[in-house]
Order: sequence, then structure tokens, then C-alpha cells
Amino acid sequence: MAAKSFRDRVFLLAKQIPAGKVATYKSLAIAAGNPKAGRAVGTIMHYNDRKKTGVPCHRIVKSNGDPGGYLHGRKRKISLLAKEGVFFREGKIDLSGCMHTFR
DNA sequence: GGGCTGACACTTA
DNA sequence: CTAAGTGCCAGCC
Repeated sequence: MAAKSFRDRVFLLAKQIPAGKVATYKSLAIAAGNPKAGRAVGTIMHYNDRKKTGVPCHRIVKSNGDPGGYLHGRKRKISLLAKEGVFFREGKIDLSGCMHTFR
């Protein structure tokens, strides 16, 4: 029962992200196999929340360090990340020390 | 099956 | 540096 769609791969990768770390939509898209599917990753997350998939979608941020969006509210996402140990830089996420690398 | 939408990324001004 | 526009992809109706 291998992954069927892009969506499945993205979720599996997102689940691998440990607390206190974050991955960019771009990184996820690349890890999933499509470096240009950054927008698709965001779309997928929007139609699938943590309650349904069990994926910590709040750990996914934009490539420029911006928190991006969240179906519960961007502020909620920032709060969760901060509690998990992610460092923030003037409202932006410190990717320099929290960017998770897939392998 | 086709068309619209969208939690992005990149380039140019 | 910021702002705006364009291009990309997958998912959903």
C-alpha cells in the first residue's frame, strides 16, 4: 500500500518533522518529488487538517520565513510553533536554526 | 471530465 | 528593502 498521491507523500514527510523544527512548503514539495508543487502543498494542507490526517501542518512555513497560513488562524500556528521551541525573528521564523531537512 | 480555487515561489519594477 | 504580477501544481466541486 504505497503512497498513491502527492498528498500522501507530503503527509508522510510532514509527520517526520519533529517538534521544534519546521519545513518550508518548497522543501516538502521537493521531498515529495515536485520542486514546483509548492502551491499544491499548501492547497493539500488546506483541505486536510491535523484532526483528519494527524499531520502537524502547523510546522509547515513559507520559504521566506513567513509563518504562512493555517486553517485555525495564523496566530494560532505561531503560538504552537513558539511553544514547541521554534525561534522567531521579528514575527518571522528563524529557519536558520529550525529548518528541518528530509532524507 | 472540466474548470475554479488556493495555507506558495520566483522575478521584475 | 518592499510591492506587484506571473507561473506552477494538486485537490475539490
